[in-house]
Amino acid sequence: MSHNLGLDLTKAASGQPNTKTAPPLHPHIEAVPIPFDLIELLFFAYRDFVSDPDRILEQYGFGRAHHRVLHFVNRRSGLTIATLLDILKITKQSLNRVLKELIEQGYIESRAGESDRRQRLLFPTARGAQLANDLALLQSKRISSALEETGPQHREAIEAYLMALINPSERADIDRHIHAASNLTPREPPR
Amino acid sequence: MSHNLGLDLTKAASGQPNTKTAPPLHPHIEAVPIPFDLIELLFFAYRDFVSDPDRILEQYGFGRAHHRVLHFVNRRSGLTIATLLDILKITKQSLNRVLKELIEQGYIESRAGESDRRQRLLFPTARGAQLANDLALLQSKRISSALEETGPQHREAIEAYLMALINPSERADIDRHIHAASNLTPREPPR
DNA sequence: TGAAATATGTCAACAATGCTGACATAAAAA
DNA sequence: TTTTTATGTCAGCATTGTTGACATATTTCA
Repeated sequence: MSHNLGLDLTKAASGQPNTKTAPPLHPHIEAVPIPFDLIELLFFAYRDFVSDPDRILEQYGFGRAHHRVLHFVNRRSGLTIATLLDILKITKQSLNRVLKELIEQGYIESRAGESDRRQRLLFPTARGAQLANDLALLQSKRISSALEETGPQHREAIEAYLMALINPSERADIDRHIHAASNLTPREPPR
Repeated sequence: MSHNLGLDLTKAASGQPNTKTAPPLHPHIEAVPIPFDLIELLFFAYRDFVSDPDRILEQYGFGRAHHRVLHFVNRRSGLTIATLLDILKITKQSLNRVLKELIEQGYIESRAGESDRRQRLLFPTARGAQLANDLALLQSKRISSALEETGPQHREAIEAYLMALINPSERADIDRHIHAASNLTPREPPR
């Protein structure tokens, strides 16, 4: 992967006045075609995607971390702490900080597991489910409208692509939960 | 949008022992079909997508913020501080913290604008372009392989979808830069 | 020309959310 | 009974975002 095209321009880090007035050099050099468009689109899309809930969350004094926790507790009602940690890929200390607030403020309820009473099973309260749904609805609007714009027939391809971006070792779990209708009713019958 | 299905279960925030042993309630209630799969896939995909560069960056003592700055300086070589702020949507103080380090350590060079000397035009150094490219190559691998897996014929739809997720007011700018071959050569001729 | 606006730099303090390390408790498993 | 497991918690620290205030150089406008 030779770069610099034969030019040795490694005069960087001069520690000197970095505000001269002269033409630049050093464009980026590609040996292999890089899909910059897809890289950047994902960045921008995600940036705007999370910006919607942010506005609502601040009215509650919550941040993105609270949102993620509440979302997955709502979606995978009854999940354990360990499972949640695995989904979020953060430490239990980080999780606990926000989870504690969500519990204290009545958005999430924690109960000892029935088979294994060491476990804590997490459930959204009515209020928690309400907020989680409001937030999801907001994101839903952006996504649904994007899907309409793109052509709903491409939904499968889009899902396949996003899934293929995920680490292979995680795909099975995620796939199972995404396509599990059981998500819709934690332990009680539908209605 | 009535929820709670007629049940009034707003007994939350009891401030009491939150670790009883009883069955849960409060599943999430949907009035409108919400594309949970697409919501969560985007979360997981982005999570793994940014995890690759992270590993390399820490060897340099850099974080994600440095990555973003370096990436866009490399891609839009010669851009101004104001433009960069607009892309990243952060404050100039936040930007300055990481930009300063990148300049001091010789990854980015700053030069006064020729027409407007108040401006600072940012350029990658050879070393900066090198690192930016290494990181992009890493992300490229994940993306290209995902695209292969999905079927490259769906690339347009995927790009359209991601673009449609972006705030309408930003799309034109982004589109212009993504499809601008000028990105490949900041001010000097190609070779 | 002199005042006002603009582009940037910088200091200080603070908030959110990651992290590591250490240690405690209750319950299950060996 | 000892050990392991699942969780909780304290303390401290790093990164990266924020606001507010103020300084400097340069351009623009009246």
